Amino acid sequence: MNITIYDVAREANVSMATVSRVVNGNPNVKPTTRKKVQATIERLGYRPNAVARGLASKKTTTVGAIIPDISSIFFSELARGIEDIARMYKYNIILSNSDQNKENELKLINTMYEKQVDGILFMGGTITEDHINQFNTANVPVVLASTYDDTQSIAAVNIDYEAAAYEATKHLLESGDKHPAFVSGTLETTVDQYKYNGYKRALEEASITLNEDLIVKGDYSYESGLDAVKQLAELGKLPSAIFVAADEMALGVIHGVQDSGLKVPEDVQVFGFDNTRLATMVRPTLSTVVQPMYDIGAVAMRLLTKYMNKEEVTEKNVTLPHRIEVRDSTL
Amino acid sequence: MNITIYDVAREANVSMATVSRVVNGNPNVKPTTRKKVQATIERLGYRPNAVARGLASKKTTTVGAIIPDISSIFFSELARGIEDIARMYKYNIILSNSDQNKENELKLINTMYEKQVDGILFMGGTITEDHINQFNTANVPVVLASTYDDTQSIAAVNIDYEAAAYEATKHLLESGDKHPAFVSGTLETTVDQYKYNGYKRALEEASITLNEDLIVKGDYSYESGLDAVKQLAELGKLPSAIFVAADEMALGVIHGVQDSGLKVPEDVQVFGFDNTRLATMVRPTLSTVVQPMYDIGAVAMRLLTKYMNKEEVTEKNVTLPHRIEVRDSTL
DNA sequence: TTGAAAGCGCTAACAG
DNA sequence: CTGTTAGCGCTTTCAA
Repeated sequence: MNITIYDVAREANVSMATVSRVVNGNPNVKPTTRKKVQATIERLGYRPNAVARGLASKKTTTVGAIIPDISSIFFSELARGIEDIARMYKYNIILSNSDQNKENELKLINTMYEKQVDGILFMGGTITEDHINQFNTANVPVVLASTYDDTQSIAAVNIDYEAAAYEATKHLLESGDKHPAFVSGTLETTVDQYKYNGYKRALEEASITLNEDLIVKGDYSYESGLDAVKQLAELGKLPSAIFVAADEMALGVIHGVQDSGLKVPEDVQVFGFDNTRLATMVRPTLSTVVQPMYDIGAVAMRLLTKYMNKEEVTEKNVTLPHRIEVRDSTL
Repeated sequence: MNITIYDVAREANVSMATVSRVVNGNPNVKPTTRKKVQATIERLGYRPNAVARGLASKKTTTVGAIIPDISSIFFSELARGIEDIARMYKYNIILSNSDQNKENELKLINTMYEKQVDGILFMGGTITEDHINQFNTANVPVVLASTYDDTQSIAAVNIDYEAAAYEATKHLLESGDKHPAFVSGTLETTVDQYKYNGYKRALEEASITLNEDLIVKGDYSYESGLDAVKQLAELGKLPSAIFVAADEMALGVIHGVQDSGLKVPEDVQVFGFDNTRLATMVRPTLSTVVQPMYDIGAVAMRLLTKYMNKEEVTEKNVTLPHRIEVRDSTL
């Protein structure tokens, strides 16, 4: 049997209410009694039961984090930002992988609600009406991280993916390239679409007619970067510049190019996206879009705490700054 | 106000107990009543409150995972294994980063216990007596993953790090190398010590006198791999083979060697450890020790479920198989 | 500054 | 097969 608040109360000759007060730092306790209670808490090794507390107070100090894949170098960095800030505000994280599968996502949201989380941090591909409906089945704040809700009804923290992709493409264009290729993600997510739009805008602005052959779909993996190069090679000759929607995939592209006997950046320039740690773990080092993953997680969590505390939120949609980092994979 | 089991009972003209039974799949319910109850659950959108359930049943179906750093490519893979199996057994994971800081670890164990987790999955550097004492403040099963407890009192899932390091070193020796260097971790953790011991044993067995200058401490980061090469270069000439205690650090070593104008493996062979995805994301691809991170997490979680269900456990200390994967960074 | 008492929503005997 | 009834350990009025 565990020590309960009742045991402490009895041993300290006070009421449960008083023990509760000292445990929760309520100032309305005479210093003497506080001392006395603290001493017997210490002596008995009393540890408050958070579940009981949660039931009584309707607050669990736990937030749910739904993430596509924690083993991804991108999302694990985001998760770290989330957890650090959560800790700072005394929240714990229930972490679940969704694999960006809608059914999983919906189920996970439900599970989180059953567990009575005080808030949800959601990362995913696409926010559908079903998602929104599911979110609305409970009165719990939700913040999206690196994820868009087209209806703008849910708070979110992102960078401007369209602008970032535009700038990356433009950088390639300014180096004199005629028509950079684009290795995209699956294009099924909103973020993918934005990146694609940015790429297109840069080409349009330079009066370049889009060549669909130069757009290859990948799945963000290293392998798919390798594959993308093969696919582009089938056009007869590799394009002299390739913009890749994620760093890991970009490493695949770099190695694919090198494996085919060509040089980066002399023969083929490669531009990445995210600035994960991988970007400096390759030769030549990868020019890329700097996306502050950790900060996105941290800011999203901070925003969520504001909602959970019912603080006033001035900015529901936060756009964090990004920038271009030029390294050795481009001219 | 939320729908409670009481509301469902009233609307369905049954008792709370019956509703509880159908929610929990208890077979002692007449099919007709079950249907009726299920219908009104559906109609009212009733969602069981896991916190109340946890208080009443003393089971939360939640396990705590204490991990050094979720943003590490190694641990995030482990975490994925943990979560997948947890999901399979209907458990949720509370995930916290410890940064391998003892004080954090002890505090986190306490927090997990406050939250009434049904079990703990612990990953860390060193298990001290304080850890064991802390674990013993609650009657909750604990399993270590990729972490050793020298007293063998806690269940654990590992590979044989000593043997793995021995084999890796031996492989280098058999390629004709006189005295491979060793880039270790901080040597403060038990796993580090085992790797070191394996390295030493291979040298001893080959009657090679250990040269302390050829042992460089790193911190498992890419940067520290780069640094290690610099440090070794100060000896006048780089050794012709380097065994590195982790893949990410090994990439640093490879690039350090290449940046200095030498070739891998012709001038310097490099051997890694872990077989993270990074091993194939470098040129030349990295020869390394295959450690099944995902499986370690998965098996550890599975083991924990056995303890939580009070199933009989035959093997308290699980050693998963490892192997050597020879790629292009060695001759 | 303190205590009494009523729940929070559910499970788990126990009785029928 | 179903209902009654205690709690689970804590917070939170409300009174004193």
